[in-house]
Amino acid sequence: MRATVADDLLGHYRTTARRLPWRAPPGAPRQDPYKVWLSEVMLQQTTVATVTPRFERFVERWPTVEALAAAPDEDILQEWAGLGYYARARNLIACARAVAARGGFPRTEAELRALPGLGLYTAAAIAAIAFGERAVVVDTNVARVVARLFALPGPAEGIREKAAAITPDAERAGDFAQAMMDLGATICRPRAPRCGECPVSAHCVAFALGTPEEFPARKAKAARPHRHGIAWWSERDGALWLVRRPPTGLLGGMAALPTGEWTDAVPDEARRAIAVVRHGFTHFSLDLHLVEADAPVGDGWWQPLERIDEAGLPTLFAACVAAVRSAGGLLRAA
DNA sequence: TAGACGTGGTA
DNA sequence: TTACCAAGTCT
Repeated sequence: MRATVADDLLGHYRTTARRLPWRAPPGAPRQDPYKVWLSEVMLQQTTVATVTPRFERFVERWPTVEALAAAPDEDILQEWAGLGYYARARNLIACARAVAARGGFPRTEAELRALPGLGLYTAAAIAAIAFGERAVVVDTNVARVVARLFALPGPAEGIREKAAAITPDAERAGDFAQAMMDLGATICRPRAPRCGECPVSAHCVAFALGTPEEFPARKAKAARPHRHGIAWWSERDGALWLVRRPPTGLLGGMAALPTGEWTDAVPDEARRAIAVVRHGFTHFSLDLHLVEADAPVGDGWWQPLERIDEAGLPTLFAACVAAVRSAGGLLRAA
């Protein structure tokens, strides 16, 4: 009988290095659902290199979901600062408390899917990897591998159905998911795939066609506008005035400098800027003009500048502090 | 359903 | 420097 995609892929996977160092080896007993959940949420749209040290710090500080659920919001948001997509951190808090309240993680994909921050991908990944369910795990890696294996024009048509068709039994579903993602990240890459090293090239229609890179079709990206904004710099006795941003929206719930609206035109106050920070978001780029304020703006607190790293500033505002520092401005007591 | 939602690394 | 991309989710 002809070997399946899963047979060939898992045969290869047992002999190669895994990308997630904290995961148990193939065929190992079930993994800690807390660690699978935490790392999968962190890995949403975020690279393994970025996540690895952050994941280790989180687990060290909060070894169980009960410990995380008991932590103050601000501590968790501070630990998340710099990781981006802060709705994940807000959902992480809500999810941890829901799980602790019900006495542990649910064990099925359907129940996991109902928890905050767990979408189609993450619920399936936890069900397969932590609980040995035959869940169909489709992330961007798997979608690309499947699109090439079956030469699907994509980006979406038929991917899930084909992924379901090649997903093996429950016993191997978790290893298969991780092997597919590792394959997509290291061999079946978006550009310049290494088909010569691919354990499933014999199954691959796109490889047979000689045009693997054509699959899946890319979709056009919307243009990214450029905006301007003011951030207020207020300093007193070696402390900087910070506020907490509204709970939803951009950088929601995070510590920040007080800001105004983002606008297309350069605001008048920008003429008094002591520094300008240029920052790129997913859907727009921003010039943030730092202006000294005579009095504190909004409800907030004085954060001692020697402990500014404890505030948990997102990268945008950490860059503001660095910009003023390098401009030799203010920061008299730092 | 398409846009909102961060950040850092690579080519 | 710009463009693309990363173990997606929510509305």
